[in-house]
Amino acid sequence: MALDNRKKEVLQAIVDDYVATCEPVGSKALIDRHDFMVSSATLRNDMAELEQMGYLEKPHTSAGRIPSDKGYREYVDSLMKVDHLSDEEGREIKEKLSMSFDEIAGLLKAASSTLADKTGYISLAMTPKLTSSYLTQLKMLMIEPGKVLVVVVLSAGVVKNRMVRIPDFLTQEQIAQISNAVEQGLSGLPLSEISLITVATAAKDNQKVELPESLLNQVLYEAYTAIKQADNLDVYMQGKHRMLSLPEFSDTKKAQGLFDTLSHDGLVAGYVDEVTKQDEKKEYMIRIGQEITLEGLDNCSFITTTYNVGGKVAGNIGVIGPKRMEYSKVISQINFVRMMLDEKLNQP
Amino acid sequence: MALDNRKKEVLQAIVDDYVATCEPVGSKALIDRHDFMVSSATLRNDMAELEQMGYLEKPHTSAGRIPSDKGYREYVDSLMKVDHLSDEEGREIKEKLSMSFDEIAGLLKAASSTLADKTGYISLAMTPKLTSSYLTQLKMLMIEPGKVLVVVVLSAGVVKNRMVRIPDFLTQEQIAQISNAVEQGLSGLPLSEISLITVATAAKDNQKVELPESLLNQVLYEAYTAIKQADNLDVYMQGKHRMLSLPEFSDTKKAQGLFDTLSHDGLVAGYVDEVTKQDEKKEYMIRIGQEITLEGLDNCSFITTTYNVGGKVAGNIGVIGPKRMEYSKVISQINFVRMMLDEKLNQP
DNA sequence: TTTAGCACTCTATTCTCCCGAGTGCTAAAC
DNA sequence: GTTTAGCACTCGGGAGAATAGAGTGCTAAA
Repeated sequence: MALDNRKKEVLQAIVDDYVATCEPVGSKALIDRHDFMVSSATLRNDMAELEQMGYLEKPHTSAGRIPSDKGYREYVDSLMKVDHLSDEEGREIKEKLSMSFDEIAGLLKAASSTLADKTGYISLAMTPKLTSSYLTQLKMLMIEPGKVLVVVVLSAGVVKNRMVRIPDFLTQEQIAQISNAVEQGLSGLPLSEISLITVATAAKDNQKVELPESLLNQVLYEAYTAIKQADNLDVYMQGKHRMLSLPEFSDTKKAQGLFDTLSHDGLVAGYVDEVTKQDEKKEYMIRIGQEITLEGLDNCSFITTTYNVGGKVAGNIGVIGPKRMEYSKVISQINFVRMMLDEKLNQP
Repeated sequence: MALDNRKKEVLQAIVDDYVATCEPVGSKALIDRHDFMVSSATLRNDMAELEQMGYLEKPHTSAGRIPSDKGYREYVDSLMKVDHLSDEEGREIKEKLSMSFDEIAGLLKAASSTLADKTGYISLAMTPKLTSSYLTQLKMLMIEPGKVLVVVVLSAGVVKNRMVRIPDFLTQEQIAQISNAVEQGLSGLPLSEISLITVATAAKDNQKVELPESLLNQVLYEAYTAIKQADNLDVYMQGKHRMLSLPEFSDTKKAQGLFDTLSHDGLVAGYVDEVTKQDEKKEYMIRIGQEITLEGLDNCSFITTTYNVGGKVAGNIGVIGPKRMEYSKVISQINFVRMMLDEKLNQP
């Protein structure tokens, strides 16, 4: 049984109203706020049918209706009109992002804070998935005798440093030679193919200075762990505190469940990854309420999208808010931020 | 009127009980849980006096007493015994910190997460105050034509990178020469004395390649902003979500006020700075309830301490918890973490 | 100075009652 | 067949009222 036109309008109106007020919507209120050319009784019949079909639910007998997960799903899939961002808002976002520098971490931080501010919900930004990226540079800078800073630059534009200790009689020149050798041998190689052995081979093939084997190995080991560590995903999340002012989280237990889960970056990152795989090729991914397999997020909706670096490697940005979210607004915002990121990260 | 011995014991017992239960403590309960050799009526008299002196307060007439800010203050200043960390716990903390590398950002992140885990409250770790630190290294690495990574290393061990754009016909060699020139000219100079002018002079004095003035200036400007940006304070804060499970924050409004303030890193950092100045030379600083001038923290206590880098530059770590905090435990934990940081940051 | 005894106070809980918004159903109207 | 008016019914939530119980402060005696 398909939805006829009026039922669609009714569902849409109920979602809109509920999003605005967070109160169950009754047939009377619906008539008052919208220009349906029928009576409340007719709407009641429609609402009863919508409920039977699973699009609406009742908190209790004598309350109005609220959208079910399925109702929201129908809404985002075919009812809502994604509006364009106002020029004003676009300009503001642009401005906030352009203040940030081009290093990817800084950009993501800025993107996350912009999204949190603009949507009023929780924002998320993750560094690109690095499995398919490769090493472009490896530098070792002697900070003081015995202390070396390893700077790893990956093709995705990710930069990581790690301070390591080495025997303190090694000179800057020796260190530089080793790192140059490793860089030459490894640059262009996918991270997944870099192992302690490839590092060692690279060094020994390209190296000119003579160093005792064990000493060399020690330095190489540090270089290797630095490279491996650059593989870690960074997750930027902001705006959590704003959820507390929403009525759906006025019960501390609910907020606690949400925050507990969100405090585990890895869980969230993993979930985003999963969703991205499922909805490959979509412009944006939406998960609503129970569809989200993370604990404590069953009152939330999760919108994510993918940005690209160099046309290949991709990371995600997203927004977590209440199910009762201003979907079309958030979608247009998140899309705009993604466009800006793509632009900045793929500048010639 | 000074506190006689029994009154001290009573106050101490009340703080202990209240910390444990978060329920107002009555004379009967006090007798039950502690070995006072007097009757409840006697304690009632003592409690009435303690209240008059401002150490205790009553939520309402027929409830027990809870410690006032002044009561907690007396408790931490002279009543509580700071217990030593168990070997077990010390070992655990050591282990968590030793897994982290030696770069200061990583260490602080680890310190903050350790403190949050161990105390169960909110932890805080801030990078060293950099005004008195100086530049030790400046490297510019060409990532691709037109894109250069500027790595700034400061004496406090702080490392920052910034990606900048330059005209894309400049070569790695030219860039390296410029950055070497700047580094030579500026290393050892306090950050506060570095300006666009000193950068330019340094470059021109030490530089060997010839470059058109305007081109050179463009590169120098980027180097300068990268150096200046390294000056930013980083704040690591963890464990906020745990506060929601405490009865004092079961009211969402309270939690909201707290989180709103904590979401402004700068505010918190500024306050820590202020407290540190006030209590200079103390091993740790405590601020209780209304003593804290940050909005929304009037139900909290704030314990901070100072770690050192190179005997001079100092940063802070701290814990924010409910007034009803296990002071002695937290103090011993925070002190231990500080010791570990000092040790790691000042290793020869 | 301490203690026992007791009247008093105040909160938190529970129960009941009642209002009103909203529903579903029926029967009539279109 | 669809829409509408009318009406009885349901249920949550708020307002009192009653009650229990923990704790106090005071008085008078030890």
